[in-house]
This record gives sequence, C-alpha cells and structure tokens, in this order.
Amino acid sequence: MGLVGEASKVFCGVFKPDLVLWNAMISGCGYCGFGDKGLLFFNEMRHNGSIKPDGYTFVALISGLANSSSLELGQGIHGLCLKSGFDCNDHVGSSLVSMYSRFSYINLAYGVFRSLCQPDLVTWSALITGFSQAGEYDKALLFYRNLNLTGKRPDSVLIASILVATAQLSNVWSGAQIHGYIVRYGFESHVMVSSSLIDMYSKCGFVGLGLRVFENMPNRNIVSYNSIISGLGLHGLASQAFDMFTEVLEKGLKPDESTFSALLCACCHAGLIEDGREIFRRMKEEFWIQARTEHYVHIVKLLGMAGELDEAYNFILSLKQPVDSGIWGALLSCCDAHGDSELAEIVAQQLFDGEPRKGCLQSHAF
DNA sequence: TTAGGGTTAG
Repeated sequence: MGLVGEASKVFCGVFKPDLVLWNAMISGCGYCGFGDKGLLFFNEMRHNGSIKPDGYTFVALISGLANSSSLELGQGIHGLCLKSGFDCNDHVGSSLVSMYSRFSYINLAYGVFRSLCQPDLVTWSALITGFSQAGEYDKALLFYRNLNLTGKRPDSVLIASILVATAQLSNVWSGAQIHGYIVRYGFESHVMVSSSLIDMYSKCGFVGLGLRVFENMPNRNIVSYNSIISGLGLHGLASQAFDMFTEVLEKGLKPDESTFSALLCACCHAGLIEDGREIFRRMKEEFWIQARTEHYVHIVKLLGMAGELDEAYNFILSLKQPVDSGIWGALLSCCDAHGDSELAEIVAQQLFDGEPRKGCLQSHAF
C-alpha cells in the first residue's frame, strides 16, 4: 500500500525476523521507490546474523535500484549474486538484464542474457525492452522475431513494449503484423496493449486507424485517452483532442501530467495560443498539477513559433526555479525559425550559464 | 508469508 514506514515499524518489532520477512522488507522498500533503504536493510541482515540471502533477496535489491543509482552499485550486487550462485535463477537473471538496460548498458544486459541456460519469456522481454529503451529499435525487433522462432508466445507486456519499437521506427508494416497477432490471440481487451497500438498507428501517421482501435476498446483508462489525445494533436486535430479531454472529465477519469502535455502539444501543432494558455492555467489551478519541463517547453514553443519571442523569453525568466536547458533549447529553435540572431545569442548565453544539454547547440545555426 | 519484464508525455 506504499506505507513503507509502517511496514518497517512492524518489521522492527519482530524479535528474530526470518529470511522471508527480510525479503518482504527489502522488496517493499524497492517497490515504494526507496531502494537505498532496502540496501541498508540488506546490509543489516548480512551483518546481523546467520541468515543468508536467496534469489528473492537479490531480485528485491536489483529491481529496487533506481535509474539514479550507480552502475558500480549494481555491479557490486551482481558480483554477490555470482558468489552466492543465484545468477542462473530466472528471476534474478531478468532483473539483472533489466537493471543493465535501465543504466543503458545494453551489452552488459546481453551478456547476462547469454549466460542464462534457459531464458524464459520474461527474460526475453527484459532484453527486448532494453534494446528498445537504448534506442536500438531494429535489434529489439530482431530479437522479438528470434523469440518467436523459439516457439514462446509473446504476452501482453511484451506486445505493448515491442509496439514502442515499431512506432519509433515508423514501421507500420511490423506494427500491423503485431496487430494481427493481437486480434488472433485476443489481446485487444488489454488496455495496455491497445493504448500502445493507438500510439503506434498515430506515430506511423495513421491516426484514423488509432482512432478505430480506441473506439473498439471495451475498457479505457487515462493512458488510452492520453495516447489518442496525443495522436490527434500530432496530426493537427486539436479540436478533436479537446473533445477527448471533455470525455475524460465526463467519464470521471483523472487527467495527469501526460494528458496536459498532449493537450499543450496539440495547441502547439495547431498554433492555438489562447487555448494553450488556458489549459496550462487550468492544469495548475483546477487540477493541481505542477508544471514540469515538458509543459514549459510546450508553452515556450507555442509562444515562440507564433513569433512572440520576447514573451516566450520573459515567460522563462519568470519561472521561479532552475530552468532546464531543454526550455532554453526550445526558445533557441524558435529564434532560429524566425531569424532572430540577437535573441539567439542571449539565449545561448543563458544556456552556457546553465549546463547545456549535449547536442543541443550543434543543431542550431548561428 | 517474500521475487523478474510493461503502455501514454513529438
């Protein structure tokens, strides 16, 4: 239930916790996003007595490591797995594959994968998703085909994940083949699968097909709505995107950060400055959602692309927080588009004062 | 009684 503080109070009241209790505690920490706390419990367990960690313990530790953890820490835990002989365990293996993927060390992930005698569907998924997250979409598709050759049947989690790769490649041919598989094996009723399918069709330029998938869904959640709103917006169909937003509210669903990102993006593509301002205001005041970098980027682009460069500049200066370089980058693109080299110089200076994002400046001509 | 992979935000 996310009450890790309460859980640890109960745990600390137990006289001699057994291995299962230690594992439950460590896993609970990771589940709630406190992987570092889990590590403290793990160290306590090792120094406290005679209890030895097992596969559950390592899975809990590894899956609890956040993106922000260091690779060295992950490798240290991997080393302990090897020493304890749990590296061949399927669950431990797939969490290691996934961990290295999250750190963007896909070669290390592949190394672990190859060391396993009989990788199961989940381990294959971890690897395929890893390639996709590393931007190696072709490899993700290649390994997806290899998996199919082994006779294993992709499940809903893997399908949702592989559709991301086909979407990024704009490979509607593969996407449609996977759609066929979805229909044959009855995965259409899975919200996650259909939401991913909508996104794939939209990103491949077929928002009409995405809409058809959306309309045929028996159940929809906020992610499904976000997918279709974003797809409509990308194709310049802002008014339909806003109609969908109305439907979200009528259905009693709770819009989230992504919903507003998608709506703001729709405004950008359609050049709707006033609607953009209004939805940005409602996001904060009516729905109590704090604006994030991507929201600011959209507002800056909205103003900037309409030629309101000074207003966009003042908008950024008015932010009462450290400004992400992506926001300055957005304004820089707009300066480029409007040939305002004077403001571009000032913006570039601001970028250098902060930490310019890698590759951000190379794409702009002064 | 404790475990692994996951969809939307261009």
